[in-house]
Amino acid sequence: MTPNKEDYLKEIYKLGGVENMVSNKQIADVLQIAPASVSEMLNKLSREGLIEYEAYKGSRLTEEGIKIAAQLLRGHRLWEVFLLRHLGYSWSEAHEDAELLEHVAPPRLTERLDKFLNFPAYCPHGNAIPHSNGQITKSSLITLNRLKAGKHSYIRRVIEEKELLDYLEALGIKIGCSVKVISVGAYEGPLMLELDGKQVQISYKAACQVYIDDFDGYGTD
Amino acid sequence: MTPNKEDYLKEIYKLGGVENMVSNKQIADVLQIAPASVSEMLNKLSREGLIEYEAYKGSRLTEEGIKIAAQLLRGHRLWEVFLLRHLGYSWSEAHEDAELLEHVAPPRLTERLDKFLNFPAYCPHGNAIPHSNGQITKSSLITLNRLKAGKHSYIRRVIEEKELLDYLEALGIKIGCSVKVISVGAYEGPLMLELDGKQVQISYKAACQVYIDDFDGYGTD
DNA sequence: ATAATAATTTAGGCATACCTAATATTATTG
DNA sequence: CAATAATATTAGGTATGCCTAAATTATTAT
Repeated sequence: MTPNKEDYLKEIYKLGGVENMVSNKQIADVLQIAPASVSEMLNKLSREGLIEYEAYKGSRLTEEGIKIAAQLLRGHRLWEVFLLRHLGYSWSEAHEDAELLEHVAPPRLTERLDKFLNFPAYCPHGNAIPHSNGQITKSSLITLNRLKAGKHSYIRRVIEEKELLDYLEALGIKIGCSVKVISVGAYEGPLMLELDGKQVQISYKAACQVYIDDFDGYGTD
Repeated sequence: MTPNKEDYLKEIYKLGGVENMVSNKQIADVLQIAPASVSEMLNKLSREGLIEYEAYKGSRLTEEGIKIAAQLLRGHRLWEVFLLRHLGYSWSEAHEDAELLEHVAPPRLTERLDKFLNFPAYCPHGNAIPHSNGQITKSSLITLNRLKAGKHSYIRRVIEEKELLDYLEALGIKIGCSVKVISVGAYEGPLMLELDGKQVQISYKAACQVYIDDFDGYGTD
């Protein structure tokens, strides 16, 4: 294993490669690597038994690949908890530095960190932390942009992307916050929210990357 | 910078490359790398202005090289403090995992970790932790094997080497312990010590890698 | 002082993981 | 159902950092 291969497995996992086929383009985009290099690496990972890969069809993780990816995500999210809780990191900083730490922390370190943190269930951005056996809690959330005006819910998860995190943190959005939609701008205009009592405006694009409880059963869509 | 180059700089530093010329063989031995590869890498580091290197003569760190090496040592030792103090690591485990963490922790992480740990002056093995400006506290200690029978001192530092650390920890040797030499075996035989009251036998080889206060002014030798 | 030994360098190779350019396959759409 | 666009692959090349074997330089000992 190398940090590079680990990144491939982790991204395939995040792109849904546990159940579905993931296209090379998706991987190339998210890892910022030339498509040709992706093909090459996928062949290696396939030979190592970490993914099922069929040329031109895409790839999906094997059991072994899932295990490794889940361990990485576990380390990443535990480090985020540590950095935020004990070192005073911001959302985006924690994500950045956890990206580095996840690749070097051996299992014993991850396990001891987990204990030190008192076995947190979620990372600071609201993602479930996989258990050491790879199991992960699934939740059915919807994106904030789908909440109708007048409706109410709670912030549960945000996508981990530097610019978004800085934007959301500046707005005062936190995991667990109560939100009520006051108004929705037309043509993907901004949403006006009541966030823990205070009024806040959020862009439509950002609202698409913030997840909330699905009280009204909108379901996946 | 890469982890590989960092290891070269760090080891040159530890081998005295701040003041003296360090031979390629020393580096090859400690890094477990073929001498030919060492020559090659030293040329690169020299071209990058991190060491002064003259073929067949050896190498010495430049100001820039010293700065990087000190930062690495700083990170290494701070991580050791964290791993021991908060995650329940043993001496040797802490050294091993700090070896990995030091290469990925960016400056902001090191600084915040330092603060979290309340600015420790020494690592758990008794090595001074360089300050963020690269400055380091020097102390004049002597090795335990040079303490005469009947004489008394305090444990201040131990060499960071896995097998030694496990051996010393099993004996109950800790930084700050009081030691009195009861008897010294002939022909580099074991020393009998009184360690914080308890009697303990330590091999001569190990005693050479344990540093104590120099109350009787034996000086460097 | 010269022979033997030790340390170092040069030369030629290998694996990883990336790249660009050219080619091939699959999907879309008029 | 072609033609075009999008996606993926192959071929050939680069840089890093390691290796072994052979040649060179330095040190030590007779």
